[in-house]
Amino acid sequence: MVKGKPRERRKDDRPAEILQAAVDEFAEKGFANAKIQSIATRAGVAKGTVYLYYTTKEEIFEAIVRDRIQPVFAMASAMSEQWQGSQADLLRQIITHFYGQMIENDERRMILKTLISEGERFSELAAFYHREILVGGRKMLRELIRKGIESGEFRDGLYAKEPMVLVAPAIHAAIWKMTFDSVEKLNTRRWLEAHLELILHGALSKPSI
Amino acid sequence: MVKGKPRERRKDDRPAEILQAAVDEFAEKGFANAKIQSIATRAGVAKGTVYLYYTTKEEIFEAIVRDRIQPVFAMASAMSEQWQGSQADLLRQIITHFYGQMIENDERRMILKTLISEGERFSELAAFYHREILVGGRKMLRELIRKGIESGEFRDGLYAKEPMVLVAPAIHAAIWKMTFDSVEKLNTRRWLEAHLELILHGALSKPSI
DNA sequence: TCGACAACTGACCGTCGGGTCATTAACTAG
DNA sequence: CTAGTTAATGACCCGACGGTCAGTTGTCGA
Repeated sequence: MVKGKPRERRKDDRPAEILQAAVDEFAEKGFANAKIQSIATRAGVAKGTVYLYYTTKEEIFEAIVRDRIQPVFAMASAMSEQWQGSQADLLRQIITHFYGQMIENDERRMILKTLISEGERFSELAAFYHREILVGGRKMLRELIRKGIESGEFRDGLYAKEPMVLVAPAIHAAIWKMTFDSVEKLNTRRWLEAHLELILHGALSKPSI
Repeated sequence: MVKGKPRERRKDDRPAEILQAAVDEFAEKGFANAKIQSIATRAGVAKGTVYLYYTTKEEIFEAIVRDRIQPVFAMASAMSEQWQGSQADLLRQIITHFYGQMIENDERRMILKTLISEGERFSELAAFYHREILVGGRKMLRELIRKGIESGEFRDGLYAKEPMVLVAPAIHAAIWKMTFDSVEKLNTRRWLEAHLELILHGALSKPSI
C-alpha cells in the first residue's frame, strides 16, 4: 500500500504503482475476484484514478504480462546465445531458471494461472502471449536441440519436432502448486531434478533408438 | 436441451438432466461465467428447480467431478491390474487412454480447467480430487514403475519418486488446447508420441546412468 | 496572489446474477 | 371426485461491482 498525502499529484509514478498493486491483488484473489476498488486502495488512490490510467481490468492484466513475463524469457534467450558449454547443461540451466522465475515466484505463477484460467476469454491476450513468448521460447529450444544433435550429444527424435515437451513438466509443477499445495506441498527441488533426469535419460534401462 | 410438457414432474430424472446441462454450460462458458438460469434452460426447467436438487453452483460442479472424472481413472486402474504385457507398453496404454479421455474430450478437459482455475477457492473440491483421484493415480504409477524396475525394463531413478512427472506433459497439452488452440492448433497425436518417446528414451544419445 | 488547468476523488448508476419463496399445478391415495 | 402432498415455477430481492462524471483541490505560470 503506497502512502502519501491525499490528493497528491504524481502522474508519472501512478501507472507503476497501480500495476504493482494490481499484481498483488491478482496474486491474492485471482483475476475474476480482483476488485478495482481494492487495487485502488492498495495503490493509495481512489477508484476513479485507476481508470485515469487504465481503461479496463483486462488492460491492466495485459500490461502486467508485458512488464513481468517478457523479461524472464529475454533473459533465457540471452543466456542461450552466449552459452559456451554443452547443450545438455544449457538445457538444465534454462529449465532451472524457468522454475526459479516462473514456478517458485508467486507473482509470475499467478500470471500464468490467470492466463490459463481466462485465456479463452481474452483471446487477444492469448495471441499476444503466443506471439511474443511461446514462439520465441520454442525457437530457442529447437536451436538448442539442433546444436545438440549436430554435436552428437542428443539423439534425433519426435521430441525435436515438439520441443515444448521438454519443458512441459514445469507447467504441471506450477499447476500443482496453485491447486493442491494446501493439501500436499510440492517438493519443487526434487520435482525439478526428476524432470531433468527424465527428459535427459528417459525411463528405459536399455533405450533401443 | 431437454424437452417435455411444462411442469411435468420427473423427480428421478431431474438430477442427471441438470448435471448434463451443467456440464454443457460449464464447458461452453467456464465456471465463473456459467449462469444457473442458463443451466436451467438447457435442462428444460425453471431456475428454482435447479435449487431443489443442488444447493449451490459449487455443489453442481463437485457432482460433475465425482460423476465424470472418477470413471476414467477407475478404468485405468482396472487395465493396470489385469495387464499381462510389458510395463512400458502398459505405460503407453495408460497415457494414451488419458489423452483420449481427458485431453481430447471437451467435457472432461473443461472440468480439468475449472479445477485448475478455481481450485484454490474451492479447497474442499481440490482436497476431494487429490484424495480420490491423484493419490490413487500416483500409486498406480509407482506400482507400474516398481514392476518395471524389478523386471529390468526400467532403470531406477528420481522419476520413480515423482512418478507424476511421467504424465506431466499431458497437462501441458490440455492447457495448450484450452488456451492457445485458437491461435495455433495442437497436433495432439504427434504431441502424445513425442511425449511417450521422450519419457521412455530421454534426449541424450548416450545415457550415462 | 490568483486564475486556469488537470490530477484526483468518491458518490452514484446500471447491470447482473445467485438465491428465495409465495404461488401454481401435477400427481395420488382414499 | 376431492383433498392433500409436493414438484415445479419465475417474479422478486439484494448485494456486488465495473465503470462514470460532476465536483474538489493541488500545482504552476503569469
